[in-house]
Amino acid sequence: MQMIRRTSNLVPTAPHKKIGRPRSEAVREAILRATFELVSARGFRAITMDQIALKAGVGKMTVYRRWSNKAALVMDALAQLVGPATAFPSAARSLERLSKQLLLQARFFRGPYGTLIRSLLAEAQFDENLAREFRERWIIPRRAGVLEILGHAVEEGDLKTGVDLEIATDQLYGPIYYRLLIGSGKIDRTFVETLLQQFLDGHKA
Amino acid sequence: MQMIRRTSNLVPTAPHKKIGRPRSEAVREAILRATFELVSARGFRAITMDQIALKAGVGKMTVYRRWSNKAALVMDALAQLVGPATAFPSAARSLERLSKQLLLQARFFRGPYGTLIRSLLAEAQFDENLAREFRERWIIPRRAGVLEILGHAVEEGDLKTGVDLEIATDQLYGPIYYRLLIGSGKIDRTFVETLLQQFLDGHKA
Amino acid sequence: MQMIRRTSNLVPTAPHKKIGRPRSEAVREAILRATFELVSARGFRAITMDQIALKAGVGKMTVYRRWSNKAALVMDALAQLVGPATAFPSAARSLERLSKQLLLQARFFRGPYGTLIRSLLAEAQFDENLAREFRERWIIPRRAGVLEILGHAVEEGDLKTGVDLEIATDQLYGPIYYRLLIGSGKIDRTFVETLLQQFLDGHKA
Amino acid sequence: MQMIRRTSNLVPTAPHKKIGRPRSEAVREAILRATFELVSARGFRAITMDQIALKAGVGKMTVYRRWSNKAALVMDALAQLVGPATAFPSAARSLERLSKQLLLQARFFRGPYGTLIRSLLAEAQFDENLAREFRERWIIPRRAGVLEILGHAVEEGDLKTGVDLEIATDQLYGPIYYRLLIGSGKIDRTFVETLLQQFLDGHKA
DNA sequence: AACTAATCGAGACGGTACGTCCCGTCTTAGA
DNA sequence: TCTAAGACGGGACGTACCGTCTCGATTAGTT
Repeated sequence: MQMIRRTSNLVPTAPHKKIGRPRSEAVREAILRATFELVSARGFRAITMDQIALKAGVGKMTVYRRWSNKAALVMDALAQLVGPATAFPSAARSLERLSKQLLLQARFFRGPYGTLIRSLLAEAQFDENLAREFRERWIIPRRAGVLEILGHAVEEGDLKTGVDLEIATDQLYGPIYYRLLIGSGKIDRTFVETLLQQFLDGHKA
Repeated sequence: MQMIRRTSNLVPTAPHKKIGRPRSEAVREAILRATFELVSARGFRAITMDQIALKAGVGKMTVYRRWSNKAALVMDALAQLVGPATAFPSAARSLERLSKQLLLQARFFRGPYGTLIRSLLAEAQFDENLAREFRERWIIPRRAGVLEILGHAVEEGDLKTGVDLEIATDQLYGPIYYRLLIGSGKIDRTFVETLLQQFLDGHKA
Repeated sequence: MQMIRRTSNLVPTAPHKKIGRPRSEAVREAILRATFELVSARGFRAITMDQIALKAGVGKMTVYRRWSNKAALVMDALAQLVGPATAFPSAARSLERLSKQLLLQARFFRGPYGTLIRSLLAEAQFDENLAREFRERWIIPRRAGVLEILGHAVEEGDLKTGVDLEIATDQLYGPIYYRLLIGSGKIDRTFVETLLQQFLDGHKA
Repeated sequence: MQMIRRTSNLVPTAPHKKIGRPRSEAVREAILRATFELVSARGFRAITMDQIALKAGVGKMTVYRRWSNKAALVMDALAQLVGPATAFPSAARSLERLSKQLLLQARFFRGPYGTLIRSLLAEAQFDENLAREFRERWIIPRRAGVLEILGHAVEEGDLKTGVDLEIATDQLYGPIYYRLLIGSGKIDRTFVETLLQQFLDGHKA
């Protein structure tokens, strides 16, 4: 299955009449926007492809020409609309960046994006292709950021050496996803700060 | 399905009382067993209620009379067949019990039970009732065990005071569930031991 | 299939305590009465065996012990409760008896009994056993009465000879059943009288 | 199912207009044909909607989109496939046409079409909508033909005046349907001819 | 009066068909 | 030539009712 078929706009040099993105790009965005709004409001299961096509003012074929199924579509909606907003913030010291980043992520999890992420992670349990996509396009980039920060923190002397940084990353992300999926507790500022504090207690240089 | 024959009650001490579970109990178990075998072997999505009913030698209505949907059924299969096997082991010191328990849990996650837990946790993202059931019947009892152990460890002087034990529990379970769902790494003995080690580094008295 | 199992009351000589019919006979009548009331009021299809058993205050097994299915039960309800009421009336001349009998039959067809007869005749199209029962216990006895009357009318000189009396009977009953089933016209006194008149026009001696 | 290919339109006179019924029409016919074959061969009750859909190579929804239940479907199969074949024949005199028509109808009743008509008339006893449909689309058109013939016969002087022609029609059709449903006798040529003869005896001018 | 055997109501059971839903593909008419 | 609209094959769903079977309680007849 070709999971995500990115539109291949082949005529960038001569946009015949309209200026700006070609129509197909506008259609793509309309679909992604409709998807995001419907899914974040009413949930992944409750939304059908027909509803998405209807809301986007598009035929179902037009949707399936671009995404092979609902999960792939929601995956793109997440990556395109939400992804950029979780870019890693900057700060003087690495640990400060880490804190900012976790708090940012937590804020997203509380909002409508949380619904998308939960849906995708859930659906991925039944769909190996989606699981791979989700890992590669969502999980790994964010883990990479944290791993890098942790590495810098070691170099900066804020974190002791000898720590397994992969597992350290699990220790930071794991509890947040756990709460997202299980709902065993809020994902608020206090939680993230305490979590980070208790994490650092054991790893500070 | 082999029914229990009540006619050959050989227990001499209570002759006037029928022994052997009533038929309805045997039916229930047959359904749970069929569910567990099918779902752990081929996955939640791939299995239909008809297949379960067929394998259990039971009409579909008999299944629906007891469970309102597939998720509720699998939830019960987990609680009934798997739950008892993850009872908390005993050991001299609390930290030793904690280690044993996490390793035991990890071993289960690697086996066929992992499939059930992933399926249920995934399905729970779309079904609020199931989510509640899963929390109350699976998550909370196990968290309670860990919380208790951590409390004892503090009393025993193996863990420093002032730690938020709820969040500490998240720090222990979170990364394991995270790997279960995301598949970002194995859930083997090394992982659990390192995880526990890095956790304790920050909390030892 | 043993279609209709008539209860075989084997102790007519010594009803030990209660006077009158034994209980099993009372149960039988309660079931027949419940059947008649429900079916004539709401129709054959709309009524389930559970409803009949409930209304009769009886377990379903008790119904099935006596009748093999709903059609057999309704057949008995017809024969037992309605049959006697359509006995052939007496009159001086045969043609007068014929007229009275047809008018009587028509009156029954208009009432709640009509629903039972329609239901049974309809169900008989799908159930060969019921079809046979219906013919033998309902149709043929009434045809026999008409045939006999027609025979007497010939002897009495009111009907000419050389008429195929079987087909003559079809000519009398056919149009009435036709209207019952098709609803193409009322089955009132005028209809029956005109029908009989136009029939006799061709057959009078 | 062999679909009609619209691409090889070879008719030169109307090149811009697509020829060949649209797919939806072909589907409709495939379903009606499958229905007719199955029901006339094995009976109304024995056939399920799944079997019809399977034989027609069609999803069940496609059947239900066009017909609300099995009875409506069989009704259409009768009207579409069988109806035209019972058109009124021509003859010099009206009474001759009447005879021919009744014999034709009788022949149909003996064949596979008889099963459909019996099934529908039976089912109509439980379904008011079907009853109306059956009357309006099957019964009334054929009655109208007979009524017209009888009227002409009166004009031609072959039938006496003063006869209630509606009831006369009942007298002709009634006995035939009666035998069809009750099976009290064959519906052969002799029966129809005798029936007609005994009918005319009373109504000839 | 106590015991046994039969019978009952209640309703669970295996099974079959129903009619609905949504997926992902295919067709059609019109722009 | 492309698209919206939506029909289509497929397959699972959850429901209804059939006719059978189980169960504990009640009754009937016997000891």
